[in-house]
Amino acid sequence: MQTFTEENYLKTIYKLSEDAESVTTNQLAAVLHTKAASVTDMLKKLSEKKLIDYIPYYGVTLTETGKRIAVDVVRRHRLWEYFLVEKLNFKWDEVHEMAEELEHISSVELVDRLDQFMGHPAYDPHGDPIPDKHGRIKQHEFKPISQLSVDECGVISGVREHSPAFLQYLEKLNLMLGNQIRVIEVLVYDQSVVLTVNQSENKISISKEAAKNILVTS
Amino acid sequence: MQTFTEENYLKTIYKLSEDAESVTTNQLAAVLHTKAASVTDMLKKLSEKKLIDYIPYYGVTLTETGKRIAVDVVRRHRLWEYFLVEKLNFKWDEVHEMAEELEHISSVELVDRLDQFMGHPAYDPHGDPIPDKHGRIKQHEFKPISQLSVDECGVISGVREHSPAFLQYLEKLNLMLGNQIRVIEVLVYDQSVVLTVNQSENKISISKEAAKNILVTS
DNA sequence: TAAATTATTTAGATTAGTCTAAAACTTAAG
DNA sequence: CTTAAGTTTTAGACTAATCTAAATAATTTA
Ligand SMILES: [Mn+2]
Ligand SMILES: [Mn+2]
Ligand SMILES: [Mn+2]
Ligand SMILES: [Mn+2]
Repeated sequence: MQTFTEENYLKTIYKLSEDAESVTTNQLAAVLHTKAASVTDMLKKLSEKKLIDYIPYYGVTLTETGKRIAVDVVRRHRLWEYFLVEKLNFKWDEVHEMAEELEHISSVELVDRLDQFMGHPAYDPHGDPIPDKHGRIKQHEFKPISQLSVDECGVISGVREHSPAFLQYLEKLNLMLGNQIRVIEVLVYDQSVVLTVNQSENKISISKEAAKNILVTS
Repeated sequence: MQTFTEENYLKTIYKLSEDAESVTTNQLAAVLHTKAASVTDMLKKLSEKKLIDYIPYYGVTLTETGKRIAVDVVRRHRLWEYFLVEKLNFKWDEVHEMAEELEHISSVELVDRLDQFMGHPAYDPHGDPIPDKHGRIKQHEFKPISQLSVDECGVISGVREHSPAFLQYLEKLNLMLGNQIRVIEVLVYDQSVVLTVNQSENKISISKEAAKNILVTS
């Protein structure tokens, strides 16, 4: 059994591991809004419990056990987000903080029933895959809009940035999950992208940064 | 903002206050599965925060602020229990422990939406009233079966004991909420009660203790 | 009403998680 | 290869919640 805090560390190590081989103390301190010294203490503890492999000064990776726990936390987080949006009608920019609390509710049976109640959803409101009860994850082949060429189309299927501000911005531009976009032009000087949504004539322009953070499938 | 632990103390003081004017240190220690010394420490802290009126050696009562917080915790507990039974199809003896965790999820908006999603239920799966968002509580005029005379009828509307064992026992005898019972006989030597359920010819017998813990309305 | 019993509080420790400041280590530059 | 800069760990302290044992207050009993 893990504490609330241990689960948050494991989840964060898991997410940071997607970008890099191993995760550093400072990275964790930044994401978890804590100090490097506190992180070191926790890493020792998680290492004692065999949930991570920790080499002082060199970083940390999850053990199989640690990874399984992390994936379960992610599963709960995403299932609750789906619930909040689909059943309680919250908007996609409103659910993250609530899910940060709900993900630590421990009952396995509760999560399974919730999953069943909602018909075993495969993706959360931000397009992130929901691991199944065995920890298996279905991986999309996502591509950021920034990698599309002119005239290429794609269906918006995920986001790389989850801040309410960014999500609200997307909503305002009608860049919501499931909508089809077509790249009209990529400006040379700043790589901003001009595109249309759902065959509309209305052209919208988004920055290179935004284009990197919107994921499409073809 | 209160911690998980503070909320549990306030809720317990609130519940124990229904039976007695003021609540003692040992009562709290027993219900919260902790030691009297720990209770004293927490009472000092809650008193500092003006959530309780605490007279050392003489006991404790809730302030208006403390009571409001306690009622909100109770509201969340009962709403989640209702959700678990009505939406996720748990049985009434399975939901208490999960609700003990869920009741501490802090979002007010979440609870209000949940309430709305379920159509503002008035009673939880055990017949206990669910306070509304303003802290108002609709009070039944309940009566234990032990107070009925021979031939009197009543509709089962609540229970005074919430242990899974007791709830499962009631289920086995078909003594569920909403069912009508009629008292056939009260045995003189041990005050056990013989009764019928929903006009059935089948007579069942329950102990005096059980009869005290089943509440009916007429 | 004095003694015995019971209830409650105080004293002093412990554990989880956190912090600041200082020391130790790694890496990058010159 | 040595120094400077940046990163990480260690040392020591703090808070919240808990505990055991001892002291004290309240209540019951004789
Ligand atoms: Mn989220
Ligand atoms: Mn999400
Ligand atoms: Mn309950
Ligand atoms: Mn209940």
